[in-house]
Formats: sequence, C-alpha cells, structure tokens
Amino acid sequence: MARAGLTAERLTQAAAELADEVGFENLTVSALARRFGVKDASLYSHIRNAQDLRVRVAVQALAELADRVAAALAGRAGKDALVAFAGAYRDYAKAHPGRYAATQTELDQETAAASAAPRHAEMTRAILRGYELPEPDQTDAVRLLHSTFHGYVSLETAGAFRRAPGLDASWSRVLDALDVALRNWPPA
Amino acid sequence: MARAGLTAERLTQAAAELADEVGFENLTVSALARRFGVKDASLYSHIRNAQDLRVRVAVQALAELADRVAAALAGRAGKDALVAFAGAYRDYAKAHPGRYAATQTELDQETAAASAAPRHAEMTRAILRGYELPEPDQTDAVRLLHSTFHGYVSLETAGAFRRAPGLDASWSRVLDALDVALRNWPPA
DNA sequence: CTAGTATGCCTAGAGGTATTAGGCAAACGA
DNA sequence: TCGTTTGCCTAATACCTCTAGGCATACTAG
Repeated sequence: MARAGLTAERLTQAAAELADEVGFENLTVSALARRFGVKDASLYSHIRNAQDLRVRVAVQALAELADRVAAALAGRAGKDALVAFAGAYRDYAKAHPGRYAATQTELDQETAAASAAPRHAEMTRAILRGYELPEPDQTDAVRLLHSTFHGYVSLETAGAFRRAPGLDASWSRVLDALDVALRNWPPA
Repeated sequence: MARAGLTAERLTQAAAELADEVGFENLTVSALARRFGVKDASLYSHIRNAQDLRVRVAVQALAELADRVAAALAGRAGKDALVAFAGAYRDYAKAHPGRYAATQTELDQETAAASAAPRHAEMTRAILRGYELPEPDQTDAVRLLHSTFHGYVSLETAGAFRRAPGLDASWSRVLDALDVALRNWPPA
C-alpha cells in the first residue's frame, strides 16, 4: 500500500482548488478524500474536522489576496492606489471564486488576528493617505471602500448581475465615483 | 392520526422563520419537518426538494423586502429617498438575516422575472431621478448603490465588522458619501 | 542493521440529511 | 356511501461527518 503523502498543507491547497471548482459551500471532506484516492476517515489525522478545513482555506485565501493587493499597491498613491487595490481584489475573486467566498468565513478572534485580515485593514487605510481624511472619518471611508468592493464582487460572482454587459466599464465608473466621494468627503 | 395541515405556503413561512433563527445555510428539510412534528418525507408532497424550498424562501424574502422599501420610498426624493431606501434595506437584513441571505440566491431566468427582483431594480432607479443622471450613467450608479448597500449589510450581518462600534454612524457617513458621489457624478 | 516507536491510512460503525417508492387512512365529492 | 384524492407514513438508498481502533509502513536510536 503506497501512502498518499497527505499533510495539512497539501490538503488545504487541494481544498482551495476544489473550492474554486465546485464552490466553497460544496467543499466537502469526502470529495477531498476522493481526490487523493483515500478514505474520508484518513483526512481526520490531518484536519480536525470539516470546519477546520474551511478555516484553513479561508486563512490561506486571505493571505494570497493580501499578497496580491500589496503587490498591486506598491509604489502607487491616491486614485492610482485605489484602482490598483480594487483591481487586484476583483481579479482575485474572479480567478478564485471558491477561495474568495472562503474569505468571508467568520474567524474567531485569535485566528483572525493571526491571519492576513489585519493586513487588509492596514492596506485599505493606506489608500486613504492620498486623500487626507482626518482620523474619525477614515474608519467610515474604510468601511465604504470595503463594502463597495465586496458588494460589487460578490454580486458579480454570485451572478446577481446576471452576466450583464458592461460590468468592467461599470466597475471603472464605480471607482471614479468613490474617488469623487473621497476627494469631497462630506463633513459630519 | 391528526394531520399537520401542511401546505407549501405554511412550509415556506416556517422555513423563513427557521432561516432567521439558524441561518439560511442551515435551513434543512429535516429541521423543518421536525418543527411540524412530521417525518422528512412528508414534506416532499409539498415542495419538490430542498433547493425548491430555498427558492421559495428567496422569492418570499424578495417580495417582503421590496414592500418595505417601497413603503419607505413613498413620497421621498433625492437624498431623502436614498436614506430611506438604504435604511429599509439594512433594517430588513438585521431583522431577518436568514431571509436576507436568501435574497442572494441565484434564481433562474424565469423565476427571477416573476419575482420582486425587477421591482428592486426599478426602485433603485427611482432614487436616481433626484440626481438627474443621463441614462448610460444610471446603470453604473445603480450598480454602485446596490453593491454598497449589499456589501455593507452583508459584512455587518456576517460579522466581518466584528461588532465594531459606530456602525450606525458609519452607515450615515457612507450614505452621505454616496450622495456626494451621485451629485458630482464623474464624466466618463 | 534491527528493534521500537510514531505515524499514515484503513475498516467498522453511528448518526444526520436528501430523496424516492409505495402504502394506508382520512377527507372529500358525487 | 362509495370511490377518489390527498396527506402523512414506513422503508430503503445514498452521501456526508466523525470516532474508535487496527495494522503496516516509515523513521530513529542503539
């Protein structure tokens, strides 16, 4: 009996690919075992349970996404940075829908702190440096950006825009509009 | 043997309530049967399958949400309309998280057309009448509003904002910012 | 090199969910 | 009142999750 050479890392990687193929909600321990040609029970020496597997995929996806956003952001400021951040975000979601869905998993306090989630927040704030918003407003602006990016991308990948035409063009205009809003941030 | 008096309508209603309690993703045929004190199989004379049940909940939720938004929108224009629409939307999602999640279900062409989804689109466009945007830009603006509302609300209900303080205040500021963006809509 | 240990994957099995087929009895319509 | 419809049931299959316990393979130390 040759061993399949399973490790938590290989399982997580394969799970991420599987999630992209069949959707994060259809990521199943059984399907993953099948992909490695082993029995379901064999996976439980490497992962605690199905939820643990999902969390691992989520953490990995958050890290990958943060890396891409960081690369896109390098050396840019102001609207350039906004567009680059948003583009990297949207591209990742389109290329890896399962992983992107995984990033919406609610992580417990500890896991979240150890994940790339803080980097995301930090990078979003970095965009705002080009817009000179006073501190109390920054939090609101971060929430606006986060919400709009996530909302657009999730509606697009969930099919709510029903493969309508002009989604790329609308995305540009949405970013233009956000840029306008940030440059003319309304006083409280 | 007294009959439980099941109908598709009663099942859908109970399913919506159940979804609000346990989350839409945990809405299960078994749990619903348990709630009525009948066997799982008994539900299949009323609903086609689990997916059918979810679709019914989605359609009902879309209709309820459309009604609330319509009521909030009545007699308002401009920023007032924007704030009223957004408020009704967010309040519904907070009051009925399971139903709100259901509204994100992807419906097939036919079901979508017969649902309240077109009313949603229509009402979103109605908001823009106060902002005098030329037609090609309206579609982009509708997508901006839809994305931002959905993004904020879904991050909030999914816990991504981790019960952070100031979510009500941020929501107001986000709406202010959208109002600014719409009033100063950038030329292509 | 070999003995002992740790580890990887297996079998077995319990329990939950989805779904189909077929049956009996209550409600209803003629 | 008798037949038909309809509502809910039992039975059975299939898939998924997860635990317990076993054996053989790979590693490690003497």
